[in-house]
Amino acid sequence: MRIASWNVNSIRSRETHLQRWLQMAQPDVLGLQETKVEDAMFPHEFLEKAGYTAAISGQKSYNGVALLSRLPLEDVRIGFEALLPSDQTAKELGEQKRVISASVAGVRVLNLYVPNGSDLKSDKYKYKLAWLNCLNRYLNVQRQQGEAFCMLGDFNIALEDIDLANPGRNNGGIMASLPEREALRGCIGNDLQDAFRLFEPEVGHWSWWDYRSGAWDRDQGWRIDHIYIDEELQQRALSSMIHKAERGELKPSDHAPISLDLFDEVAEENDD
DNA sequence: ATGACTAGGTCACCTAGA
Repeated sequence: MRIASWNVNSIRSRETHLQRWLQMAQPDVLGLQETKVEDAMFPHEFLEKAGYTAAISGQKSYNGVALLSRLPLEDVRIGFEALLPSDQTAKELGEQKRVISASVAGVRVLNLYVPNGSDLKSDKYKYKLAWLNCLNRYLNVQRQQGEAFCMLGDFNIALEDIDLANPGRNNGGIMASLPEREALRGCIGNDLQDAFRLFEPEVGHWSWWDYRSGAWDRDQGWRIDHIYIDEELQQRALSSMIHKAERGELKPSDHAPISLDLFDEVAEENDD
């Protein structure tokens, strides 16, 4: 099974890219972020032609997440409020559409678009930290569900120094500050692992390149898109990659897709 | 230095992204 994530920066501007990449990469499940479209206008048709159904949580202009799958999508949950029904903060954070999950082939896939935070001095940064705090509470409920679990998306955080091209300049700033890194580490806990780092310990692998300043041509990027998996899925992990070539296409998203390949579950043999 | 690109919408400048 191939599980993937991609911040497409508007699904309507990326239809041809998405169509081509689905055909080429053949993900079974794909979490999209920044769809930037309200649900009534979501372009289901071209995805259905490609063999995918979509569970969506969108809004006009900003944010928006979707889960595409060519396997059945079951028990879709939208927003933090789905697992935190009496949490007032979860309800308020639900105004921005950034959280969707579904069960696919026995795996609970949680797709997230973490707030960017803009600037350490801004209210948006406070929002980002409050959001991560709520995610922590949400995950502790999720951990009680007893489902094989995978959390993916655009985290807008480079967790380690090796996850950004310019640590000297950018460490401590937005997407690389200690409070947000600690907040994300708290969410990850001791049970989840960054799937990419199970296979690749080296520096120099990015998932986002700024449109400005020739960042792509200079390969000055950040690895801010991640796939985290629980202990059960770590045992099934085969490989994980960043589909960097997508960023070099004409009119690309500023993010590249990322993916994780899992062994399919083998039916237990019984000799008696 | 706080810029550069890209997308959506109120539409030719603004907000937001990261």
